[in-house]
Amino acid sequence: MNIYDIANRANVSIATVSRVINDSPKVSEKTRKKVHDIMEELGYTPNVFARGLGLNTMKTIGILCSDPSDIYVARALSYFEKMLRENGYDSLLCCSGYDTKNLKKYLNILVSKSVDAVIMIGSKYISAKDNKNLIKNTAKSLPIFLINGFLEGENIYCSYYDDFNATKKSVNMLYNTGNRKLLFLYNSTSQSAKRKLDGFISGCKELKIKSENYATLLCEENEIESINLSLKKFTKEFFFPDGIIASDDFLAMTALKFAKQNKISVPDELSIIGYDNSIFSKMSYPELTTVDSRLFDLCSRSVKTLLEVFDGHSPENIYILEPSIIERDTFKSKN
Amino acid sequence: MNIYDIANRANVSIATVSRVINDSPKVSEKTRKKVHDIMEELGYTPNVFARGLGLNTMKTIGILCSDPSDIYVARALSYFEKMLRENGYDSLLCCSGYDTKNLKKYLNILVSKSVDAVIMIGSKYISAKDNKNLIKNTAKSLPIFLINGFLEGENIYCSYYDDFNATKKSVNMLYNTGNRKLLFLYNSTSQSAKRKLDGFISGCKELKIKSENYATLLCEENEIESINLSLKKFTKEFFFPDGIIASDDFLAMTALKFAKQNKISVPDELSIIGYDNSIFSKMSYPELTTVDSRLFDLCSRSVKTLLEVFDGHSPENIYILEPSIIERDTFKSKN
DNA sequence: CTGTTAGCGCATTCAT
DNA sequence: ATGAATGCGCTAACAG
Repeated sequence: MNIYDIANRANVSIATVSRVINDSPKVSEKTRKKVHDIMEELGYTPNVFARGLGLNTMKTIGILCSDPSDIYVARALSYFEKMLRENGYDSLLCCSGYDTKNLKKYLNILVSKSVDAVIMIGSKYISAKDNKNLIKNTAKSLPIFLINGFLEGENIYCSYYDDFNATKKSVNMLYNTGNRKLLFLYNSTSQSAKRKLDGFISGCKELKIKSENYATLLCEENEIESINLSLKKFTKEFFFPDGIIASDDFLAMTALKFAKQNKISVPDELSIIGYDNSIFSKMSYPELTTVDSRLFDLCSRSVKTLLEVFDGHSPENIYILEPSIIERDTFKSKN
Repeated sequence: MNIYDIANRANVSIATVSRVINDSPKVSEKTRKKVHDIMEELGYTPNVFARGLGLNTMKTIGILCSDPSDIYVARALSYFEKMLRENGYDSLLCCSGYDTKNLKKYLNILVSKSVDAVIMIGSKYISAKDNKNLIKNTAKSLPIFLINGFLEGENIYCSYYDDFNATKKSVNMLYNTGNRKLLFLYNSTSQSAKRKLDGFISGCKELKIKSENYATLLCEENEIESINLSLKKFTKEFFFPDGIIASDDFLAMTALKFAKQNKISVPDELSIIGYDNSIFSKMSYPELTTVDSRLFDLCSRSVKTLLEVFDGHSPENIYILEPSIIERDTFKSKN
């Protein structure tokens, strides 16, 4: 069934039917109703391909992410799909996995599908220089939205948190309440992780903490056993911290588990601060003190920007959010 | 740039270019190379809309789910996207939220986008009778794959676990090791939850457990505080269980937290068995004994079936998996 | 092996 | 306010 069938039944031309479909004002109320009724009766749906062919858009946004089973990505995905659909856009999902070398391949897939824009969740992609140029080039053909990543360029829109400052705040909070041996736990070399790392080091330096009393530990394999092993090794070779700052709640929770296994009481002997205010932070016992990364705000702001771009406006390219610390039960003053 | 431009530059007809694009064998090696080189040089990508218009397919699968921020859904989504892409299919994501009344709306969206098939993650949709007919009707225009749900019908393919049996096994395991006061904790009235519920009750009855010594508790609001409150109320009004079987790991973990808050030692005084073998089960301390619902197997089997359907074969409509219990640390014999 | 041509279903101009 | 005609870019049937 196509537009011709409807036109025949309604004794009008396909142009009129098309006008009805697209809510054109140049149709008499009477004709509009007649056509509408027949479309309803026959259960007619316009063919998206034909429409796409003419308009060269299918109102679809490509969402590029590493892996939706990561809870941070999953949450962002959930927000985006919902908000985009509310505005008439579909979401085409494209998962690259954790290897950032294939960015070109996945970006090409999305471009070749003629999506109207690409939203990239996660800052890991941007690290390599090749990828930076790749993104800039791709942005020539469609707008690109970076979630939690920074890259300057025409038609590129970024939004991210001030992770540097947030982590620095955490350091201060721990130090000012008497914690003296600090460990920063992180799991990737993404932009975001780097900002946190820098914030941690900068915070420690500003407080003039001696270098033997703070340390950073990279746990690249994001698995509980492997993280446990790293912690075991670290505490044996260096020191047992009384304050841990983690780059996400999963790490924080794993650290908490490690502490329990070693009969270290949290928060009495060890304070832990997570990051993201994810579901993990509320499931754990004791509940995690954590940085609220305001993911919803980040996503909704990005969608707003996207709609503005489509409306022909020129919104700001960069948007930075200020996170705040949520105090729960894994933090306690040692004073 | 279109197929004509390439044809001109290569001094061939558009038909030949089309053949090259589609890897037709009826092209001489020489011509193929010439055309390929020119496409490469000009960075030509075929227009998906035009192709879709002719073939009436865009090699896209619609994935319908409640909410990708649910970890079970997220994991399934991750598996599907990956396997589908490996076979040349894109994934169009469509999230309905937890209200199953809007199924029609979301199914319509997917159908109107001319997806090649719909994969429905979760059995919640199927409960209402209206929805059953809706699905059967929709299956007239494209194949539908039900993940963890059962519905008989032409062009409908289901795969799910034998939750009934798995839960029964859990009951037996608890009873046979001396646990005498059993509680089943569940959070929805989905098909899957019902199968578990039935398995629990059937297990208790077969063991001739007195009715005052087993109970079921529905926690509809899937939030920690609300579950805690339900547990508090239940234990006050009825009994404190020494064995809890939960319909998913989140509930199990919440029960564990509740026990800790009440100074009940797990597994000494209370055994807990979760469901799904999710990341939660390994994050918790002690780690959860849980039913492995073999989600990966379920998903990969479904994709296999999907590909068979597209190949014109007629695979079985129903596939049932047998789950197994993974013993970890929240279960201990009381003998 | 290669070229010609007829659709695929819709939006859109240009008439009327 | 409505209709006729054209083009969007590609695939496939047919002809050579």
